[in-house]
Amino acid sequence: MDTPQKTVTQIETPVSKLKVENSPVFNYINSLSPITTVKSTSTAQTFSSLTFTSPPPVFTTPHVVASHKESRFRSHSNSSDPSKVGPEASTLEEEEEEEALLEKEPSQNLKNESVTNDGACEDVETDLQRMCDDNVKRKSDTPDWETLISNSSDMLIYGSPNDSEAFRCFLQRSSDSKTRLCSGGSKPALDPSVSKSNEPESSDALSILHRGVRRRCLDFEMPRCVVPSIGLHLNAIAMSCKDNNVSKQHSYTGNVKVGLQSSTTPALPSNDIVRESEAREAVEEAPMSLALVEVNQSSPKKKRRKSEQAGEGESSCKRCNCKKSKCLKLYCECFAAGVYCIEPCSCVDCFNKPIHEDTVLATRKQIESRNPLAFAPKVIRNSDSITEVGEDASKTPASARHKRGCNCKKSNCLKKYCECYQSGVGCSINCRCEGCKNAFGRKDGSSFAGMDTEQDQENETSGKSGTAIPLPPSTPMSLRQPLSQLPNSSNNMLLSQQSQQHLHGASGSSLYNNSQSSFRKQDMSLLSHSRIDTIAEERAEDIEDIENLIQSPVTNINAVSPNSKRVSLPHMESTETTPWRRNGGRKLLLSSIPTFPSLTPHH
DNA sequence: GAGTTTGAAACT
DNA sequence: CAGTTTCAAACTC
Repeated sequence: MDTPQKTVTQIETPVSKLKVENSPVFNYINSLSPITTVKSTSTAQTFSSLTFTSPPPVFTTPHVVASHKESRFRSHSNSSDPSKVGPEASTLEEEEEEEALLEKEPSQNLKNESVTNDGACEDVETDLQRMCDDNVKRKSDTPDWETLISNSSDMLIYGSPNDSEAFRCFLQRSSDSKTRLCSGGSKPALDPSVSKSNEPESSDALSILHRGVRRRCLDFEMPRCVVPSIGLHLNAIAMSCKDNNVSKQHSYTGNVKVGLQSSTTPALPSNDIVRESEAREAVEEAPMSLALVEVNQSSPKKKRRKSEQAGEGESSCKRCNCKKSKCLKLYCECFAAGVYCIEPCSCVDCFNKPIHEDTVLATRKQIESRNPLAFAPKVIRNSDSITEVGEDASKTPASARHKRGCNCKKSNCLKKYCECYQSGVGCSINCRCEGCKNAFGRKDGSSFAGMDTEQDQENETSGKSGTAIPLPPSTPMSLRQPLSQLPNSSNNMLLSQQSQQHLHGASGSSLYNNSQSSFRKQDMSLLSHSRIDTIAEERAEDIEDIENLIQSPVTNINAVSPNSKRVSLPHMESTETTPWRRNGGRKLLLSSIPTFPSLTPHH
């Protein structure tokens, strides 16, 4: 992974060729301002990368707004420098137009998003990534992870009820990462007066800020930094996506925090679960304090149903109802998700609480000793799915697969009993299911064949009373969204555009599932998260091992899937053959990884 | 809301 | 590794 320092080196090399820029003063300024630096870098190169990279299918989705927003930033990035040369100049006019639009659009776009209800998670990822990029490019500014975490509050903005203000706020911060005009923490957008007071007085000023953002989004040929939300914490991100369906205005705050806090930290402390819990409580409390108070007053089932009906699924509002497991086994959804049980849970004799931290951690260790990936996300999503399967991608979450596969006997993988179905992914060769009719993709791969199979599924499922089987998400966008949020029968149709990380991701994903998030580090984290509680010193070794695993030829077994359509390798001939892209396909191998000895902690 | 079904997790 | 039991979620009535 490219460290910020590395980036600095790359960037500054061409800069130093210029006379003026050799001066100490310039260098100093340069070191302070990533904007200036980037501006002077090999823009032509950057541009070529941007220009000739074919837009992913995502642009065809209804969520084009967000994508376009980003692409616009890219465009701006290139043209922000007056000294630009070549093709960049051609975009000047466009830039002017877009800039004008940009000044008006944020709220509008966000409004659209809130209406379509499908892009929120995507946006979070996109923004997250953008911030990651920013973070990388910001190099010496704040090269620590804390910055990224703090930046997460920026993302929250997009889910705030005050989107336009928030957007501006974000821009402000982007333009000046040091002064942090909107350093109001995680809820800058909630207080319009605050952001207004910091807001530039004219749209010109705002425009300048926009430029700041653009500049910092320049180097797209660089491997994008790891997008957080991995492993356990995929859940968090995925949650955020789901929560989004319900109450977008407040769900980001905590959820994103969870995802970032945990996954952006290279080495999680042993008591990470505590933080998760705190974050989670923040997630839970914020909404409740706002509006959802009634949740606490309902029965568990009601709660669950309510949340499901609201489209949350196994969201941050995940509540268990354990009676005998003490919430210390994987039966417990909370425990399995790596979070503490909280008040809304209806568990009995619950030990999955901060006061029993030791017990929880010990149990986790024990479980992990049995299965190192016990707490890893069950569904592995290939973030390359957007581009890798081309047209097929528009029909199914092709690359996402359940890690271990299901073992369904009677449900035909058509009910949420089936983990694959529940996660919104098709069954795979790993599944031992019988009579698989998974609407997201059958074990034999038949459901990916095309129309007739879809019709087939429709016929098969439509006859069943009470169980509305959703067709596989129909847009590529869904590939990027957490499919784990399974379509409830009540809102199946709405799901066609929703869902991510995904996860990818938890996500998971989540988050995680963004096509540009597949940096190897992510894979590493994905794997290593299963042992988050292991000693810190082991971590480095573990990660190394895992990295080796990932690099090992054995990992290519993911390409051996009988269903080549589903588990296709990344397009190596693609113009984007950056490492992070290649790694996208590796995620698929998780299913085989547990058998590798190197995953066991070194004792 | 109670009862049943289901399949993952845990156990032997 | 296979078979069985336990468990809690999903589902049905």
